Amino acid sequence: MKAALELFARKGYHNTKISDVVKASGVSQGTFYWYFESKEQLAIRLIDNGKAKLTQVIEQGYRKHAGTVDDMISSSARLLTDLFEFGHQNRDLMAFLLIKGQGADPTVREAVSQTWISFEDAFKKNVNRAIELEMIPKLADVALRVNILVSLITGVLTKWLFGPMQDVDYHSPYTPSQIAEETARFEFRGLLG
Amino acid sequence: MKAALELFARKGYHNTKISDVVKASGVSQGTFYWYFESKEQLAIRLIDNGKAKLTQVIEQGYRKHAGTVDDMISSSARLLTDLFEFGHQNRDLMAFLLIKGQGADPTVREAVSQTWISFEDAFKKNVNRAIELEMIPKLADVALRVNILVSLITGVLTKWLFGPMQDVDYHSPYTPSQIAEETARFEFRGLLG
Amino acid sequence: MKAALELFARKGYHNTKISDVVKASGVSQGTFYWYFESKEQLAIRLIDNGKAKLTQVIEQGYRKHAGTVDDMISSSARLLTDLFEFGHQNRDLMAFLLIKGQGADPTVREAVSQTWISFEDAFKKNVNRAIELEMIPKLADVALRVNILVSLITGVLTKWLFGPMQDVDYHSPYTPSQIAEETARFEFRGLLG
Amino acid sequence: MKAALELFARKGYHNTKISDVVKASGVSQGTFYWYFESKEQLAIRLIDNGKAKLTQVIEQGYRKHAGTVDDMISSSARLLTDLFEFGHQNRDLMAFLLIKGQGADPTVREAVSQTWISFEDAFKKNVNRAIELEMIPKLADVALRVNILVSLITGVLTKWLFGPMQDVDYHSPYTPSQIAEETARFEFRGLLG
DNA sequence: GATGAATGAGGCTTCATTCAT
DNA sequence: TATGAATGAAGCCTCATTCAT
Repeated sequence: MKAALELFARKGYHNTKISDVVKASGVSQGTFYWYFESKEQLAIRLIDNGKAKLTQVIEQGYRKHAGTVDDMISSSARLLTDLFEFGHQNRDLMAFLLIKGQGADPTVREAVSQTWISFEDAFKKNVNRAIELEMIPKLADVALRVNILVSLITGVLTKWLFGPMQDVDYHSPYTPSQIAEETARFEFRGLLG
Repeated sequence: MKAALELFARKGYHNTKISDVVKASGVSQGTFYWYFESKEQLAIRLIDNGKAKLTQVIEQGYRKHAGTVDDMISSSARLLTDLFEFGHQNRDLMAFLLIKGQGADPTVREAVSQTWISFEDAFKKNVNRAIELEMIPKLADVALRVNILVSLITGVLTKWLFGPMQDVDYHSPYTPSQIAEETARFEFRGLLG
Repeated sequence: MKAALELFARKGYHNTKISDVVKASGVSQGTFYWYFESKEQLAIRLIDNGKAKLTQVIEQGYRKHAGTVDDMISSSARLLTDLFEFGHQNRDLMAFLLIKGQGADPTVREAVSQTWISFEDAFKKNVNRAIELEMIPKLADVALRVNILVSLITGVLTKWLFGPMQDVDYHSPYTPSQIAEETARFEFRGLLG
Repeated sequence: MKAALELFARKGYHNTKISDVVKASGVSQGTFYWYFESKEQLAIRLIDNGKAKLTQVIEQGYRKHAGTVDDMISSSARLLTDLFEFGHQNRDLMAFLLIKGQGADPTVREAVSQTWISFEDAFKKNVNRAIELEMIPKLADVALRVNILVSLITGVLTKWLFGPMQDVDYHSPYTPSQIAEETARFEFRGLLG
């Protein structure tokens, strides 16, 4: 599993052969098919697994950090720090979800897309809750703002994790909290519009 | 090879067979290999072609719209409008560059990455010029800000063009100028941050 | 192994996986190989089993029904009725022996062929006995007549049991005795020829 | 094609590998897939081809031999002679249709069954025409009689062509016309009932 | 220049059989 | 005896590329 995810992340779905996966896992080709019904299902399990963990980060982050209006920016920054740290701990997963997944077959692509839809939904909940708590003002078009917000976040996350060359081994000079703070500034001001 | 680009955009690099390409182009398999030395080279030509046009948009936009400090936001918005409109006119190109390209082989992926590096460079020039002209204040870390800015822009562009399911046929309810203005608000305040 | 025979009958030898067989039998894969040394041997045991029962029908039928010349047709019809009833009670066996068995591997095919050779021998004995008893006249070429006779019987049996589409679940509109009588008419007149 | 049919006839569908077929045909594996979309389609083309030729024999035979009542038996015998000669000239086809075809996959099996349904239909037409011409009396149950008749004919054909061991290389001691005459005797008397 | 038939390496998957427990 | 995970040989098929015409 771990090995497979790393291969997908580095070489992409189509350039990862089942023979690569089993070699990296130290089992035989036949054994692979005892645990996974197909290459496609392997990818989907990997994705669904990751989706659960990723969504959890957003939701946990939210529950932990809800507070007064004054805490807003730092609260946002903390959530983003969590997210960026999660991304850093799960580079292979993020590389597959953010970059390589869309090169796969339709079923796999759909699973990737659904992951990001869940991600956006989780964020939308956060923003709506903040509005209810009057931490940020009522917005004319929440969906659009959240849309842009999530675009900003995934965009930054991708660049921070993988750099300009989309390299899985890239290491950004910025720490998670640095990038999170900087991003939160964009976010907060942008959200307040 | 419009047809090839469309196929790459819709089905991805590996799921596009050169037999599909020649069928869509109305030539024979043999003829294809007279014009292109390989599938890989076809993709790279397509990408390099697109890179030139894309960079031109940023540079033209910049030259056209530089002006007084007051014009800053609307100037930004106009550049983004140009960019979004270009993206809309060249959906297949953008789908390949933003989404599907990273699923291809290393050489092709590198060409895609280089495109976005050029894109970011062009933006960096714009921001530096704005600083020189004192349209925006000196920034502590231009590279980081521009990085985030470009992340924001490509993120929004992708979502606006292809929606949550990364669908080439998606059509956003927002016009280019609407989304550009909204994005510019994020951008400007973030940059000034 | 009722279950195995049913699978062989329905899906054929090669389309029956031993994993199917063990699933249908409620044992584990390993257990199967404790009882049977191979898939091939399973099939052969099934066939040999069936051969014994099938031959018995012919011989019993013969012994039971030998009688005076006047009884000849009805005696034949009774034997055929027995045979058709046996076939009906053992559809899976007959499907494997008559239809699916020849799609298997050489060793299995040979076992099937031997079954029908035994079958024909048993019939030949019947006819010779009838000649000895002067129930039917001396024939110029007993072997040929019996050959045709057996062809007729297996042909009718197959069609009656499995219909035009060779469907294991086919159910003929004719009763065993109806078809037996009709066949005996062909047989008797043909034999007397 | 020829080579493939021979392999199917001798080894059966599942024991004939595409690699065997291409070896026997002197082309590469890839070339096979230029001409046939799959192994299954190859078999089906072979079968449909054979069906056309086989049906033609019955229909030609019929047209050629229709005549007065007195010619009935010899007319039947001539048709059967044609059929047996055709079978002898096309042993591989007949082996696949009569014996090995039912060991294949469902789609292929269905094609085989359809062939014999066509065959029986062609015979039914012959019998009905003979009744119209008053060459044979009106029968109580034409379908049943024809059913038995066809069972008889395919049964004899199979045995004559391939012998007791279902061996493609078997050679019967009887000539086509000998076996045809003998069978016609069964047939005619049986039909007249 | 153009065609389309031919190639062959290599991928995914199946499944009878084995083996450690 | 019984289990079920593990194996690996081998099969079908794909597809980028080449080549004779």
